[in-house]
Amino acid sequence: MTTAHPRSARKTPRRRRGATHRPGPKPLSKAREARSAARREAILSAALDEFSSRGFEAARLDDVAKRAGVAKGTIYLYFRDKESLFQELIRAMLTPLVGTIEALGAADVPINALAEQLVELFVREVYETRRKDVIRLMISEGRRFPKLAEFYYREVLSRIIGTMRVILRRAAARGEVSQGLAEFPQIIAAPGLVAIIWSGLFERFESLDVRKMMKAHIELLFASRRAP
Amino acid sequence: MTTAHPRSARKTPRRRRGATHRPGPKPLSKAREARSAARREAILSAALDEFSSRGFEAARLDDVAKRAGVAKGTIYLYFRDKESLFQELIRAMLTPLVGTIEALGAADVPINALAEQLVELFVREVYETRRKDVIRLMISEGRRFPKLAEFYYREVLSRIIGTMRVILRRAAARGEVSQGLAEFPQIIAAPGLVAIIWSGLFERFESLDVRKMMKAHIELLFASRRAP
DNA sequence: ACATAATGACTGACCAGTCAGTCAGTATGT
DNA sequence: ACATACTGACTGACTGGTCAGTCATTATGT
Repeated sequence: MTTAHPRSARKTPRRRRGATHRPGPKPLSKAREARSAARREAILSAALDEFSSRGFEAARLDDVAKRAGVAKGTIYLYFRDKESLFQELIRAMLTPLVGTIEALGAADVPINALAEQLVELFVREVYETRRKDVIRLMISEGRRFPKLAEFYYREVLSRIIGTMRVILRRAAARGEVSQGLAEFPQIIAAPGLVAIIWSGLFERFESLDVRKMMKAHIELLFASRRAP
Repeated sequence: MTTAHPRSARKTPRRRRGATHRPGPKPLSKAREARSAARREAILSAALDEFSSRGFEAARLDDVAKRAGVAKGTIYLYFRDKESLFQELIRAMLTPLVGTIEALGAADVPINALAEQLVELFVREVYETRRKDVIRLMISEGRRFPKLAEFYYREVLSRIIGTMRVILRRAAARGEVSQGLAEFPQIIAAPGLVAIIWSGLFERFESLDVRKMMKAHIELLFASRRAP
């Protein structure tokens, strides 16, 4: 019989500190906690670099440790195992996006201005940051982490899509966009995703101006309602 | 443990392949060649399954062999190594697409009919076949195989994009679509790609009707020129 | 002094790739 | 027709290197 996971002889679940509650009468010193948080960050950052360039399976925890300026064992003080490190990484980077997007939907501005903001937000907060790599990782490896895919769908995607639907329906009611769009909000995001994939695979052969492409796309989509 | 001599202990009598009766009076080398080709196919097919479900690194050649009904050593008679197997797989599956797409560009039909054909082609020849998995693999793993990415760009993508540009410019000259589209043919394909990614990650939470989405998208794009 | 954090050498699973051995099918000799 | 030798496609046990995860030991902070 084969083992469930290759290369993992995990038996004893390890208790982590950090995220778990700290109710006791033992207040850790501020400096200590700050240092601890900094280490955690360093490990996550190093992990992102390694996972991004080699992929989840091929990335070596030894390298993550070296890059983070930490011994390998230290990683296990902060994360249960390799998989857990990977999942935490993606969670930590993508969770903040939701609030930002939802905030956009709250304001009731004309669709043109909103679209402009959306493109800016994507380029500035995703495409030009390491979040681009996180999304690439999600795309590449997500399939092998069903729990992560579920988290991402539930906590991030479905909420963004929901927000988009609200926005698009409102705009459709005003005649600013066609009804069809509200049914497939994915269409709005599609060029952004394509740009992320393109940049990873083909940038060196032919570069792609994301901002320009997204603007062109949105203009095409909205043009359908400009001549009532 | 029966290890009398190193590398010798043969125990199980070999069972030859099942249905290999030579019915005809022609035991020509034709049969051999056909058998050889069939084996190659079996290995490629098994490899696609394994690579698709576990990813390149995690896929075991032992499993590929088992699935193909072949011993591991046999794989090495047909392919140099694991990486080579992977690359051949992608090449073999995607190369035929180019001709089909280029043929579409040759005929000078109205853009509406052409768009319809394009969607049908994508759904029938990619989305509903194993080519979908191959493209998913290309997206997921391509970054770690620069040679493969280059091949794909040079032999597949750039030609498809070139064809699309010709088509779109022609349509733009007739006023059927806006100029902007010809600059970013990627936009046309974007929903298709998104659908492939979506199906792998989130299908189980929310299904997505590719055909409908692509048609909606194209309709939105073309609508911009319907009211001058 | 004590608790907690950090270290890194070590272990055992794991797997790509190898190669000595096997045998169905073919060719040659009588 | 029959026997004997030859061929090479195929096999799978084995090796060597890799790496996730462990834990006895050492360092650091209060």
